[in-house]
Amino acid sequence: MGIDRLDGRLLELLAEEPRIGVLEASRRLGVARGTAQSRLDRLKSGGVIRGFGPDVDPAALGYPVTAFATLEIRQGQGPGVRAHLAGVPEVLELHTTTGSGDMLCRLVARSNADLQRVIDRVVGIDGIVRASTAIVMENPVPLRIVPLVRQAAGEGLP
Amino acid sequence: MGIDRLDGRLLELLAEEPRIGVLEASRRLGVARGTAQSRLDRLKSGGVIRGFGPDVDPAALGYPVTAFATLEIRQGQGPGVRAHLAGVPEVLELHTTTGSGDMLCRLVARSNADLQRVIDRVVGIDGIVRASTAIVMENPVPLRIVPLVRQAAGEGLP
DNA sequence: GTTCTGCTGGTCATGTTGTCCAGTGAAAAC
DNA sequence: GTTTTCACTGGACAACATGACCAGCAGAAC
Repeated sequence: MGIDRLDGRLLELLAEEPRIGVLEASRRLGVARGTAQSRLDRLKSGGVIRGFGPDVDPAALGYPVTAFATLEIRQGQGPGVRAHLAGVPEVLELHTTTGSGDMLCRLVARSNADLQRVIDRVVGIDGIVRASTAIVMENPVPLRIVPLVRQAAGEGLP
Repeated sequence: MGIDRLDGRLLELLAEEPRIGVLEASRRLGVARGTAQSRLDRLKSGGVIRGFGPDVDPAALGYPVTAFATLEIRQGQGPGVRAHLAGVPEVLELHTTTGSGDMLCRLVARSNADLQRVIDRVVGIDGIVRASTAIVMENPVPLRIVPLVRQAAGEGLP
């Protein structure tokens, strides 16, 4: 579904100050509350907004180390590996990607030493042929959506 | 900061049904509202909960293609490249990683064809020596936090 | 010209929030 | 062993936000 400038501004507002709620958002956007309400409903039912889950910081939970692991999978072992990785709490995210049947996963750990334990657990299944890990040092651009929303909303400008 | 089982269950509840609010959460947890309130305040001020931003689906915005690009950076060009990538809306996330001064970024695009445009824009700066891209096909484990929360909360069990 | 569609500005009952408070129990400090 | 400290309970309160309405109005589409 496409979004217009009003949707875009609403999303920006909610992204920057999630606490404000529909009423305050409508005030800031200069529209009636019903309008903001129906726009928000449309964004939710249209799947643009999946939800308002809490944004949890793994570092504050005691897992300050993040890493990305690229996994090479043996032919046909994909499903087993997926299930295995889904069972590891430190695997925050898993993608299958183009290339030689590869997967990319995001890991966290309590320390660099602990990362070894996590990796051992990750690769502790037969289907994985090879794993290469890159430890994250800095995160100059944390996961963000506003610039994309702005671009999506501003296409078809006058 | 550490979290105990009550914090953990509170986080789980909020992660699974963000709409419920403090009052309903306290009811389900079987504790007084004040308790849930103060736990939530502590989690927020302790940085465990960064916020409650809307979870926006890039696909629903018209960007169904996700890719990860590994970038090799020329010595000393890091800051310039960071700034360049921060200016590209389709770059949702950027990490600097161990390895030969590399970076890893998450990209989205309108189509596989459009991805070419995005990549051209990403690598359209001098500091990048080489880029290799992996297109995401499936996402068996979407970004998740509950299993980790459960583990963090359950350490020191009786 | 008529029909749609979306926005406005308004109402209403209901539920939630933030912020208090005094009382209680249990663990920690002395 | 006694005192202090702390977190939780259960209750209260005013202020506010929410979801659900509605009639009226404007511009766009037909």
